[in-house]
Parts: sequence; structure tokens; C-alpha cells
Amino acid sequence: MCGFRIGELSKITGIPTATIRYYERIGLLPSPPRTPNGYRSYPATSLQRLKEILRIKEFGFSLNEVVELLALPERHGHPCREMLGRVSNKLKELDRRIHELQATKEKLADLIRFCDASAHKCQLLETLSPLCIAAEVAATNQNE
Amino acid sequence: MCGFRIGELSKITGIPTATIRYYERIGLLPSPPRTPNGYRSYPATSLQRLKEILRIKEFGFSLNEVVELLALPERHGHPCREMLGRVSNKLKELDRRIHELQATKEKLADLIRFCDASAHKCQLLETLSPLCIAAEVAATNQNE
DNA sequence: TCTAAACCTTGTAGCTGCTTCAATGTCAAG
DNA sequence: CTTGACATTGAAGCAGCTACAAGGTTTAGA
Repeated sequence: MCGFRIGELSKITGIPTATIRYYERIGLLPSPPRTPNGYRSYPATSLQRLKEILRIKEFGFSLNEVVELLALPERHGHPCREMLGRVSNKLKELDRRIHELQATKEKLADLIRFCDASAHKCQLLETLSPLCIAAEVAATNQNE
Repeated sequence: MCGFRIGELSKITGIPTATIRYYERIGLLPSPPRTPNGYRSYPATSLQRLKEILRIKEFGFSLNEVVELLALPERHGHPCREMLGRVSNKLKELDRRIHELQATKEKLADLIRFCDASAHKCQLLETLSPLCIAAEVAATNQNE
């Protein structure tokens, strides 16, 4: 009848104990009963819950979204339809973020290409830093 | 000789006044002199500085990294080499994050495909939520 | 029996990059 | 003289943890 201690749960799931307590604090994981000495004593359902949380997080959902998704079947009349909507929205959001990062990455890559091309002037410093010392740049380019 | 007021700087750069004050607080933007009534009176160099900050941020650098990059020419003996190193690291970091997001996105897309394929069972709910109500799922799939 | 280690507890503060709020002060126009 | 648009400060809030500090408990070993 003795449940898991927080450290055991942590070892099984790989979630740090501080994080498990944090999940409890924000209402993501129900407060477990305590042993007489005050230690948390988790039932097997807590382990299940933590695994579900991990799984949903892997799909890119925030903790708030995890709370909502886990509550869907109870709260919502049409959980699957609702779920599908949320998943497609998340997919679009991931797409947006990927495109943003790619745009940023290409700008940065361009910067490096320009820097290599113009050996007499460091485009990196020119663009990212206001005070480019030309001599230093030349020396650096020789060394590379 | 009267400099910019914070609101003017904000309009020019598009950075909210609260954010400009925040940049000052964290040492990213030097504290400007004050007018007799206590208002900040920014010289033109502050405007330049804010524009530089914006530019570097656009390349995916954090504010801490912005501080470091802007200080490179003064602090470092070989600013261009150093800059090149930081830029390549940032490029790798962006790449990592893009791949992570793409992996997440593909997992999510797979989930949707499975859900569509198996009309009798909602894979979304099965995977993301522990209590899948089969009847509800069937009804939802009909409605779509 | 004593001690040291490995647990557990709580509360608090830190991280990033802001945003928002409250309470107040200043200044120009109508 | 009031109204509105500006400015000031300090503090709190967001996400998702992480890392303390200062203590209590339990267990193994000498």
C-alpha cells in the first residue's frame, strides 16, 4: 500500500523532484497523500499522469495546454473534434516557428558568406558590431 | 541640444518605452542624462545603439549575447575571429532548434494521419488523453 | 551508539524578455 | 483650470523550470 516517494517517481520518469513539486504547485499533478513523516506518497495513477504529461509535452504543447488536453474528455462534449482542432493549431504554430527560425538562420548564413567573400572588410563586425577594425580583420582572415 | 524623449525613441524604433527602460536597467542601453524635470533625454547615439540591438536580435541572439557582441571590438584582441566563432555557434544552435521543431511537427502530423486512418478509434485522444470515449469519437468522425 | 549519507520538507529567488499595473508628476492646449 | 498626453518609479506577472538555504528523517556502517 505504500506509494512511490518523490525520488522514486523522479528516477522512473526522469523528471527532477523539484519539477514534480512544481507540477503539483501549478495544479498539473494532483497533491498526493502524505506519509506520517510528511513525505509525499504517490499512487500509481500519479506515475501514469506524469507519463502522460511527458508524452504531451513531446508534441510541443505548453503546460497550460497539457492541463487543458488532459481535461478534455471530462469537460468537453466533443473531445475528439476539439482535440483535432488543438492539434492542427499546434501544427500551424510549429510551422510558423520553424519558418521564423529558418529565415533567421538564412540571414545569418548570408552574413557569413558575405564575410568570407569580402576579405578586406569583415561583414560580421560591420553588420553586428559598429566598430570594425580593418587591420584586425585582415589579420584574422589570414590566420583562418 | 535637447535629446530625444523616451516616447520619441519608442516611435522611431518601434520598441515600447517599457522595454527601452528595461534595456537600460539590464545595462544594454547606457543611462541617458535627465532634463530638469527628470525625463530621460537621449542623445543620437542611444538611437544608434537601439537600432544595433534590434539588428542583432533579428539574427537570433539573446540580449546577453547582444551585450557581448556589442562589446567585442573593445574587449577582444581578435574581434572578427571571435565574432565568426559566435556566429557559427549561433548557426548551429538555430539548426538544432529547427530540427527539434521539425521532429516534433512530424510526430504531430503522424498522429493526425493515424487518427484519420482509424475511424473507429481516435488516436489523438488515445495518445494525448487517457480517457477516449469511443462513441463520441465515432460521432465526431461522422460530422467531419 | 554515533555519525554520515541520502533522502525528504518548505520557502524563496533566479533565469529570459518583456508586459502591465498602480500611483504619481509634468506640461501644453483649449 | 482642466483635460489629455506624456513622463517617472517600483513591483508583480508570464513560462518552466532550477537552485538555493535551512531544516527534518531514515538508513547503513563503524
